[in-house]
Amino acid sequence: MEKHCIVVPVCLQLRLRQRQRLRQRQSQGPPPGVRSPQGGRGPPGMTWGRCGQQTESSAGPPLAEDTEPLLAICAAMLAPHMSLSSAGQYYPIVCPLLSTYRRCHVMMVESATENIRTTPSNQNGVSSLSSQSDSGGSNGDANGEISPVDLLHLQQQQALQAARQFLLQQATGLSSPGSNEVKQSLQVPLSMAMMTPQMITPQQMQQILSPPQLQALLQQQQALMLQQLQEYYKKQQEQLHLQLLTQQQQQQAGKQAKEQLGSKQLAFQQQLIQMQQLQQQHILNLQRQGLVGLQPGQGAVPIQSLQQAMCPPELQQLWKDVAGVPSAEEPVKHEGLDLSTNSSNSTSYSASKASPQISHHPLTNGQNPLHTPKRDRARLFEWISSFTKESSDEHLTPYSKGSSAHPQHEEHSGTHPLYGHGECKWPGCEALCEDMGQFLKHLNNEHALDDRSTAQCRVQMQVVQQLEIQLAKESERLQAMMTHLHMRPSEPKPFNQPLNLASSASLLKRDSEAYPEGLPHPPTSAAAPITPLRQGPSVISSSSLHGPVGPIRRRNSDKYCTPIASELAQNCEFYKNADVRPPFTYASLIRHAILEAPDRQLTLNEIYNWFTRMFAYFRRNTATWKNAVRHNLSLHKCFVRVENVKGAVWTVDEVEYQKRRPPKMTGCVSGSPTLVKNMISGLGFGSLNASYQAALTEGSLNLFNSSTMAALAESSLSLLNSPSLVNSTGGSLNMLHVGHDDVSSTVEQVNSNGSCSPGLSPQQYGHQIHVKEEPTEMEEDCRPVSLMASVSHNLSMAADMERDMEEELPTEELE
DNA sequence: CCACATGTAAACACAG
DNA sequence: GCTGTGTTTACATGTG
Repeated sequence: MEKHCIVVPVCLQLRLRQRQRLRQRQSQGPPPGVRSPQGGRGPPGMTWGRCGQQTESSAGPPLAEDTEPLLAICAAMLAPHMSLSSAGQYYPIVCPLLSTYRRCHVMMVESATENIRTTPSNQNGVSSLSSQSDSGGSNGDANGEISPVDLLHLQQQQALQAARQFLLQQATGLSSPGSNEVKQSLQVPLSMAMMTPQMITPQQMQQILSPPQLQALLQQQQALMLQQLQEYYKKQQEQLHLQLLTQQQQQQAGKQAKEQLGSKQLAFQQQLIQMQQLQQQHILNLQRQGLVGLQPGQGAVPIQSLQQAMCPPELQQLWKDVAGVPSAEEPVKHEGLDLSTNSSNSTSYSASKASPQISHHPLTNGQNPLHTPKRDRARLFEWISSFTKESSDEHLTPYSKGSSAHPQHEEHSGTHPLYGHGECKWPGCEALCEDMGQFLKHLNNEHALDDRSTAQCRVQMQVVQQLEIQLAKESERLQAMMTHLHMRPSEPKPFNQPLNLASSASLLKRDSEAYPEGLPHPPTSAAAPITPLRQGPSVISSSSLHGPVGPIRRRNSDKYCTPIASELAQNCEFYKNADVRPPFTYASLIRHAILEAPDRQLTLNEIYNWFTRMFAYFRRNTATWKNAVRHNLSLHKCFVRVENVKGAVWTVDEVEYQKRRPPKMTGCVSGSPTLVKNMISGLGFGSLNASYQAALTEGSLNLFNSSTMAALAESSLSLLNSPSLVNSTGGSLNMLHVGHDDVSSTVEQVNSNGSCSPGLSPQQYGHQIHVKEEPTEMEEDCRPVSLMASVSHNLSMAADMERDMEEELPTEELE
């Protein structure tokens, strides 16, 4: 735990504290008073004992195998806010899963380090990469091309060389003035730096270099390798451009049909697109390997770096080429490109005329645009329109559904997905339009339904499709990670395995269906930073990670995690399928179940069913938790038993439920600014956003109509739209939509329940209620109007947002 | 140390 | 007698 604990998330500190206590207890032997009536049930918190086992286990997560350890370490240090994703990029994780992902990182690094310690054959740390090349499959192409993977291999060696140079520079004082500690730590490695290239291993480098050194080294590596990689791709692009232009000249000379020219252009454009995608993929692979964490000059802006990777300027140029009528000047311009450089470099980069082969390219859909004749134009239009229709119906991710919904609002809202910042956002256009009317005019004139627009649309579809494929891969990998982390195979859970297996696929599907916020969106969608939010619990509790070994106290989680409604809404599928104990008290769960019911009343059996339906965890040990449910129902005055015709049902007395909380509770959160601050910084913006959504949802906002809530949500979320919190405008915009959708949907649900203030619900059954104890006295301070005030007040400060994370109405603060 | 919340177990009563 | 429901008590644990 302590050996490579790079990041210790703040939100884990409480749990670490628990673990320490537990270990103390364990070292002192079991407490005398603990009963273990049903075998296997240990004292609460026993799960923490397994945490250590897991992190110290030698097996290690599979990710370690394909991650070069040193670089993983460096990447984790350089970008602790980034999380590894499957296809090779680092997603900026700004979400409640941050802690888990960081833990993943730590575990990864730990086990990776273990690997390298136990496998001396991994000497230069490069071998894993070449064996890890995936879809590209370009490992030594038969046609003699040097694949990008090979290039990476080369570049990694160069990186190691650079590392040695770096060491030498540092040691000989040639480098820029470093910190004292850097020089100090270099006293030892001087001899190491003199080693031959094959003798210095990443492990040694890790031991040699201090974190600042590693960071500097990594930056050098990144700059160098990225430069080389971009150079390589640029050359390929140039060659393609040349090819394209030569073709154009020939065609012009031969006075061929313009349509044919367009189609051939399109073919080349698609080749370029493929190359762009390949480039992007490899850059992202580099990022994943930790070789290229961030692009130069964008070190502090990972989201932008990601966006740039996904939409490089060359792509814009590409679009312009497609969009623009080929001019006579262009060949001249491109002829200026250094052909000799190409040919001379072709010895090292013998890749050449053909674009990199993408064996799995799924996008042409059987239609080679090279051979799309003019007479098929109508068919093409038909195909595109059918595709678009299909996409909007079922194929699109929820996010793109949200985007597709925009045109519906565009008339009155004055926004258009293709219009922003006074520019036409049509790919490659960037025409300046002063207002929406001008833009619409421009759109109709310049981007009407013709060959060009069709081709552009088609290319864009390919881009989207590619990203969706990538999304699927990412989701799959994430699910595998989640499965690995949550469902330890050490515990046989008969009902669990098939569910989890199914969930992998079903989640992928449901991701796009059920969750408006969406799951790992492609990086083009700037919603990516918050994406893993919906995949797992907002905060993965200890029991989540280490299996339901025993009971844990959830009071802490109940207080500080996101509200139950939000949490459940977000992670419904997760809890349904994973044998993970929900981080809520029985009381809150029961209340939620009851409030979720159409009549806001449930029989005991229905409550049982809700538990088993919603939580895989409650499909076992039924006697225990059912007893607990009954115990809670009887114990808490907030649960009111109502005699019904068919029997008895249980309802919730919200007033009592609020009273159940001691006044210190709100004082806890609002009176503990450091905790709030830590939570904000520790969980990240995504969590804050989610939490705030949840607060909006579950808290007092359900007193308002949907439009009010939408406005509140928007205004409040726009409050979060600050550069310090979100680096990308698109990200914040997307978040805005996310919040909007979330709140709206919840409002809809609340409204559909036909209920108003939850505090009034018990009175509906006033004549039937069998009050268990003394009648509940109405509290003067619990009024909706005050709630309105409190909400608007809460919108003013981020700390107050955190106070809203308290899942219930903060009655105490209305003084 | 204390009060409180929570989880768990168990005993008991009652009804079907 | 069994089962489900509901109540109550006891104890352990965590937290403030």
